[in-house]
Amino acid sequence: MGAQEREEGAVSAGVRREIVDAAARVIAERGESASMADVAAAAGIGRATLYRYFPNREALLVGLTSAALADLTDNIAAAELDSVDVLEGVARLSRAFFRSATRYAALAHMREKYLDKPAELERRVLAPVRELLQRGIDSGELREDVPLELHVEVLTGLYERVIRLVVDGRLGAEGASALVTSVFLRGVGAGRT
Amino acid sequence: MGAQEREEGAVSAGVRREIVDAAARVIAERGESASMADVAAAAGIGRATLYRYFPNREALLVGLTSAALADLTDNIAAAELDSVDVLEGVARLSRAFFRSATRYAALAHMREKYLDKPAELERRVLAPVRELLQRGIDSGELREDVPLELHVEVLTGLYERVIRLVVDGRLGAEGASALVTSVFLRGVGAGRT
Amino acid sequence: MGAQEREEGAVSAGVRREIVDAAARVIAERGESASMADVAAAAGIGRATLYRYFPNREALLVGLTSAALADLTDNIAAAELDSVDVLEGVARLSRAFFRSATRYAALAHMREKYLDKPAELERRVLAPVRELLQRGIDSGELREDVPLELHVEVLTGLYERVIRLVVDGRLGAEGASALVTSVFLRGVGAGRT
Amino acid sequence: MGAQEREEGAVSAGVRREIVDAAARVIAERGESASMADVAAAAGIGRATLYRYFPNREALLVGLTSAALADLTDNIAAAELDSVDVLEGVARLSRAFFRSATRYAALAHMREKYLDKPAELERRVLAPVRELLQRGIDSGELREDVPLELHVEVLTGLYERVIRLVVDGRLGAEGASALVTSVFLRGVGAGRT
DNA sequence: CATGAATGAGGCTTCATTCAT
DNA sequence: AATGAATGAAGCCTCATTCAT
Repeated sequence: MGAQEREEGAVSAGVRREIVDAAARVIAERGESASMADVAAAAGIGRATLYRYFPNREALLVGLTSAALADLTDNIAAAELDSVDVLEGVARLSRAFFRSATRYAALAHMREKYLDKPAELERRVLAPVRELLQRGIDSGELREDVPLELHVEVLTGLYERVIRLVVDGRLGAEGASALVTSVFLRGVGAGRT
Repeated sequence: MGAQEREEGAVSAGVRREIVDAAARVIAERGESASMADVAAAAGIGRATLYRYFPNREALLVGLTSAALADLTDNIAAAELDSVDVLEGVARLSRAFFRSATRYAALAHMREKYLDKPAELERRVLAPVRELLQRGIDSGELREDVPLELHVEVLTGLYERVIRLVVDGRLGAEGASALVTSVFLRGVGAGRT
Repeated sequence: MGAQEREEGAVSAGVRREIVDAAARVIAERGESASMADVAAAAGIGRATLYRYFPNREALLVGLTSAALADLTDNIAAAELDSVDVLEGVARLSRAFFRSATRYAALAHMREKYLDKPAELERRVLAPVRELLQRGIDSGELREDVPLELHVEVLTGLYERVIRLVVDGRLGAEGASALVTSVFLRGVGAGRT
Repeated sequence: MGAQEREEGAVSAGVRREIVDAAARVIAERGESASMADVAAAAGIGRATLYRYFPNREALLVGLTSAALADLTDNIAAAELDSVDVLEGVARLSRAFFRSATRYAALAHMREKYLDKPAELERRVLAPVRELLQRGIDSGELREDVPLELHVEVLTGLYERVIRLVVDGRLGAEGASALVTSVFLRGVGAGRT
């Protein structure tokens, strides 16, 4: 309201958040091919209004990706993975992922595309995860016959699928988190193999 | 259809198969939004020719889905799951899935859409899988604290993710199959929990 | 409209003038396709405010056209073309046109569209110009082998192009005016032909 | 028709030419803001078909610019300006411009934008023109009190305006060409000044 | 049968315009 | 009176699909 700040920028941060949430929902459900119209409708605004907040489709997806990543980053940081033992660490990590279920589901649909700063994902998400799992391998708590990289794939693969169940409402976030943690660590086998 | 197979959609079955393969490859890599042009190019034919084999996009995807399902169905039938114990059964099942990695990857990208006869999936794929896993639960070889439905989700979730590694050439089908089997049954935990 | 000028479109006449000037500048430079946002920005006001002064784009362009025409009309009237000989008359006419260079440039970009009252242009601009030139033809000071209408086209055509140089700052209004006058009357040829 | 030349390119050169002609007509009349739909309609084809020949609007305008430039270039080259005296040279130059009236009119509407290779315009059009006019100045056939650059502006300014008359059908190309040549060289003044 | 060419429908984006503060 | 926010219409472009050779 000073003297001159005409046009551009500002616009309510609340609406922006609503749009990102709507986009997350829509993309989580219908996949990356969801249209701008779908998102606008889900956010309860007109298509043209959507463009006031995000100048184009890519900007929206970048924004969504970035918000999802921020969530994940925050949750993981708050989990203080390196202050606990590996098993507890995996449990916390799972809760971190399932806490932003819808956004992560959307993120998964978009693969690596739209990453604003790919290094962020690497540094704040993958690195902590790898560190945790590597620690487990080194300590003998995790299998050493499975390469670290596959540990990561398996774990995030489980997240990806089970999060779909959460988004569909078939499972609660807590239950889902516990399930993945448990299955990841013990498998579904009951006894020897 | 003796010598003169006229009537609708006869056309060379060989080309048809090539098209389906091309579609599977393209969809497995670029997702369901791959265009008819992409598929035609991958199959080495013109767009218009593609339409001689599949009258529209949906028909192609139904055809692909159906081919993938047929593969899966055949592989699972050949695995004779009910003639072996549960642990061996899971191993065979995994091999069955990874044997048609690319097609299954495409199938996964398309979710339930395009299922010609949903009952087929239910009867020839899911039913045997459930039967196998239920048998495991009943016999105490699989965890009874995880509902059957989640067993299925976890297992196919692992297939879905790891198959991506196979399609990307980062893992061989055999190794991938063994990995999933082992992780599914034992998890990645090394000791008790 | 004494002290309390209410009724439609009163609003500050000063701002209105600024807007028209801004529009003239923008249209002279970027052509008729300049957007309302461009004009608002150039006028240093918000888009919505612009609409308080001109209810729609056409109204703005009509306003601009009309202002440009008014300028031209005034300048031409002040030139008292019929009180001087033809050669001096052409010189005065040129100065009249170049005096509102930017507005005339904008006018040229818009062609005949947006003329509020086409008769005005005809009566107060074209008529005096034709009268002047016809007088020249009749007196033998201008070529009689070129139809009057083409005299007009050639002269205004020269104005249109050379005014662009003025708007771009490559030529001063006085110099430009002298150039066109001289070229119009003598051409660029140095000797007989 | 060899073995493989699928998609892209080729497409009838005749249609391409028709499109460029249609675009020239439409742009000459309605200005650069003419829509792709306008052009398609003028060419008697569907909008989507237009995109088979020109992948986007810019490509079309570049193509048109390039065609106009080619015309001009050819005509100027064929005029062999440097083999004749300056006065004849100007006459030939004018004919060269008016020979592709519509295309040049369109070119003028688009200003410098869309020039594929700006050097081409410089080297094959402006350079010969400047050379001719400079020769005239040096020989005393053209006025030396007007800078070369203004000679060029005046001449092309006359072309631009008078070509409009040709496009509108108010003047034939030959007459227009003679008019501009004559006015450029002698002005419209009949006697001394 | 195969294919180059043509097209309608639908998604993205901009812009003139309106609304509510 | 001024402005930030919201929107419908219209233009660009892609893609599934059809047609004619």
